[in-house]
Amino acid sequence: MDADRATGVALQFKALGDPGRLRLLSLIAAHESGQACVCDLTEPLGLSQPTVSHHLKVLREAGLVAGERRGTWVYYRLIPGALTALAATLNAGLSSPHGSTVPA
Amino acid sequence: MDADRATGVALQFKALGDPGRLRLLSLIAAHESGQACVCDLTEPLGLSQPTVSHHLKVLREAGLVAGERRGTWVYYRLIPGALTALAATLNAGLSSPHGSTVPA
DNA sequence: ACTCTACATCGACAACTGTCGATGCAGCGA
DNA sequence: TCGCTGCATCGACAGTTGTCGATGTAGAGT
Repeated sequence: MDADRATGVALQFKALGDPGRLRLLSLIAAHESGQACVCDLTEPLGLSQPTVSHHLKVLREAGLVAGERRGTWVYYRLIPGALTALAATLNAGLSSPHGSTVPA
Repeated sequence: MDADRATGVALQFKALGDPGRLRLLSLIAAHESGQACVCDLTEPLGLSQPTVSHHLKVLREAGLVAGERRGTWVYYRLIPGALTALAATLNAGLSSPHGSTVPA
């Protein structure tokens, strides 16, 4: 794995390297229809709303989630291939890329 | 995913969240017989020896690599199921564990 | 015993990160 | 227009992280 690709992939793993963000992803994935607004996520995490918003920004910039405004609420959902692409990288022994890794 | 498990998994992902450590794992995996001593890793990474040693320690404490002293050298190798276990967690949508995640 | 090499640890430092309260902004309803 | 709610951003702060040079430690060879 070359340095450039390592930097991009590391950015995504770093986004996964926080318990709050992992639970955030887990909560979104477990939600019905695969999306959740921020107000659904703040309480079960036990973190303040600004902190949750910050974590969601990190996940967004890593290309792991996407948010869509619908009225007053912003609904977040997982980006389909992102997690499985990372999983494929792990299973490949961190060698070479197969396709795009949806960096950001 | 509960908070305890999130903390453990996050620790492993955090270990993967650095370009140097990713390249380190990649270099070890690519080495013949799957092991490499530190002196083989320092130069291709472009980092100082203490820094490489520090990164290896992080990877060790995350349960991703193991080092074995053989004479003057210390040979590092990937821990067999560690990366694939993480990959399985990603593919499961970060929901529930299947087996042990080999935390540390 | 001495020295050399390979690796780990220490001490220090700048940079980054997670967290929160306060504030700003956008959309909705009265 | 006014106020309310949901979310993002700001400013600040403590804690963590990546990095290096200097130093310590362990094994091998002379």
